Amino acid sequence: MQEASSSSFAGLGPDNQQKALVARELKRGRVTAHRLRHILGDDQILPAQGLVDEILDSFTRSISILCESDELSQADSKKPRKEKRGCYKRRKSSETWIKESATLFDDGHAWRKYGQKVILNAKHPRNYFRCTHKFDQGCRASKQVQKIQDDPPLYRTTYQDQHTCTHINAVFNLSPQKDSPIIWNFEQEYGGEEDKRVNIESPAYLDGNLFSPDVYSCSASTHTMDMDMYVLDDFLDFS
DNA sequence: GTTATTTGACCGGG
DNA sequence: CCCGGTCAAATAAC
Repeated sequence: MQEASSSSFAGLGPDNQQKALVARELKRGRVTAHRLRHILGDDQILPAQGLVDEILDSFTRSISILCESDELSQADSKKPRKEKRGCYKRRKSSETWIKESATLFDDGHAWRKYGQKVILNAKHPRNYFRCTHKFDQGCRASKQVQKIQDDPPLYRTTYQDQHTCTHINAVFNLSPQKDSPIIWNFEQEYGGEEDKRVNIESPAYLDGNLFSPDVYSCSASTHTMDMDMYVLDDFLDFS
């Protein structure tokens, strides 16, 4: 259900191949609408922004409807839906971009941590986050955060897929209690007794332009950019 | 009570 | 079979 990529249509009959084509076109429309949305900016003033949001929502809903019907027809055919833990479709390579920064920063989106892995030959574990609105709005955005250097500290955040959710509250910090302050707890397995969690109050909340536009011009590729505008001092205390 | 995080299990690509 | 990405039960936080 989470899978909207063409991979979920692989190996299906001609009927479903047509579905795959429709899905691909819908996704293309959604990506284009998303780019337009970011050209318009985050000011919440222009009526055009509301219209683009509606178009985005329409695309997202259409895609999920298409995928749901596909799932149902698959379930009907043969395979009993696996109910085992950890059963999932691995997403194909998708739009990905990397930010590196000396401090962890708040990008204005609501994230939910869903995993942490020790990575081979890496000193620090990788942390996995998905958009809070993955299920209520079908937003496929996710990110991985990993400390890649100790002295001076350096963090690498790998983003995957654009947000298709509306996140006005996150950007303008209007949420009563849920999204702010954000608390992340990294590497607690190395920790001792003391609580290492630190609150972040993000200055980026007040900055509507959280990302430079060129970030959104990339497609199905990976590139890096510097992160020096969002500074949060003494974010974490690693020992 | 609800919602978020932790953490070992599980899956699948290489 | 190994590694890394994801799931989901248990647990913590609210």
